Amino acid sequence: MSVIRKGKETASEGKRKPQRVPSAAALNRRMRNSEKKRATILDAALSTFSKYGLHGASIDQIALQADVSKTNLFYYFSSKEELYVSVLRELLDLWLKPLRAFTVEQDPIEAIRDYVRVKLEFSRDHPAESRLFCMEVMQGAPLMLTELQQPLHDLVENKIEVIQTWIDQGKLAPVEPYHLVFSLWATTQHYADFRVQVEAVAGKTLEDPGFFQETLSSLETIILNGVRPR
Amino acid sequence: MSVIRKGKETASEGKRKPQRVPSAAALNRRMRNSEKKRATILDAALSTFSKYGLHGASIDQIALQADVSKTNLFYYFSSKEELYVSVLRELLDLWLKPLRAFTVEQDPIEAIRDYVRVKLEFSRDHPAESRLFCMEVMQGAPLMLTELQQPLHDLVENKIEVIQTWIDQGKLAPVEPYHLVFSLWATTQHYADFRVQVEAVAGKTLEDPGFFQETLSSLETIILNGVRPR
DNA sequence: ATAATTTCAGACCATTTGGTCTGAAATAGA
DNA sequence: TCTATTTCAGACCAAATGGTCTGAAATTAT
Repeated sequence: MSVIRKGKETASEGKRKPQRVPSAAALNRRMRNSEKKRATILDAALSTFSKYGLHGASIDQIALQADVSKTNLFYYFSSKEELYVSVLRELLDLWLKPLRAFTVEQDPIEAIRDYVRVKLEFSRDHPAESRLFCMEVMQGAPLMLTELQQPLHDLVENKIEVIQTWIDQGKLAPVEPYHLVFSLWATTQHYADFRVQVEAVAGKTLEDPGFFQETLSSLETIILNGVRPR
Repeated sequence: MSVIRKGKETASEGKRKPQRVPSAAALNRRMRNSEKKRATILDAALSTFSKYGLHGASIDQIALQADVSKTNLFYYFSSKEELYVSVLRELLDLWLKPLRAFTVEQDPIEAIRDYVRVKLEFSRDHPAESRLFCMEVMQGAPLMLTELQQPLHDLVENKIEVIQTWIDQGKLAPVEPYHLVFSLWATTQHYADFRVQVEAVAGKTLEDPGFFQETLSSLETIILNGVRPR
């Protein structure tokens, strides 16, 4: 059985040659090793792709960084593109998660404040993810658009309604909800995606705790005051 | 004389073999043709690099789009990297220009409103430039950092002072000027750099005049209210 | 032990691609 | 017209790189 086959085998698969049935324990051990190696490769790929882009990154480079041979890498991922897409898929999950937290029951000001903080933490703790996502979207998301479009659209549409409700209740200044969401994304991701520019200008990055706090409270000031009802 | 030599020749260059001195008119015509071709190539390069990145774009592709042969392209630009850097250099000028307009004499609210509009127009009218700039900065600006760092730092430092003055005069809410600048950049560029995402979510782009207006007034609402003194 | 299967390494291949070489057309000065 | 110079095209090259092939080591079940 090759690791490359994606779906888990169904438990009982009818017509099987009556052969070795590996013990559950061994299978688990194997799985764990296998998964660990996959994870290592995915990690190296994320880091390399985010630095040099899909085309700028070479398989040799990634294999070297993951400390596996090129052949071995191709044993786990059948092509460069599959590897790249795998990285993107993991990333999309992570990226979308924070937004799901928005619910009508929350106090909007608190909800937005939390969202800004979480996204800013994401920029600090996952800059490679942020940048790779940015790169992919910027180039038209040729390999992610189909998977991005629908879930993103649905999710945002949902949250738009939440925001609109808040506005209707007078809890938020009347702004077009779309643009509020865009502003939140843009301002928070900026610190990861334009890190070198931020560093060139301010001399600091989010890894500096003081700068992180300063950034957080500045964004809160600007955006929260921007949307607070008056 | 090869076009490739960069600096304009000094008018009188002492020890010259007493050879043909081309007429000014002819030189001009040549220059014009030459410059036009360079510009065509730079255009194609910008468009292609911004779509596929430095490594993803091929010289053949660019040459094809510029409707010149590869050899001809290499006659004007000695290497792919030089072409790329040339594109970046032009871009940097364009990118920095709007910020220079900030002066203490202005009314801050008006100044910021104008800046948002101009940057948003830039996103609408020069999306390729915006994206290429973003890509380069995101990857650490390996080929632009030296040229970016100093002028950007100086310019921003200057504008920071202007903003701080406004704050001290009570004309602006007390926000860390750096972050105001970052927020302005981030929110306006977002509509170019994340165009496909914006389109996936909102179904429209800045090219739609209605959407442009809506975006502009939303950003004005959020940011201007965010920084208006209270 | 041993047979089956999974995991992996090294040599190798085919294509892409940035860049060069040679020389020919086009242009311009005399 | 004749000569020098610029501009450009086509064939060609060398390196990089995504990917394969063969077979050997590890691992696992019996």
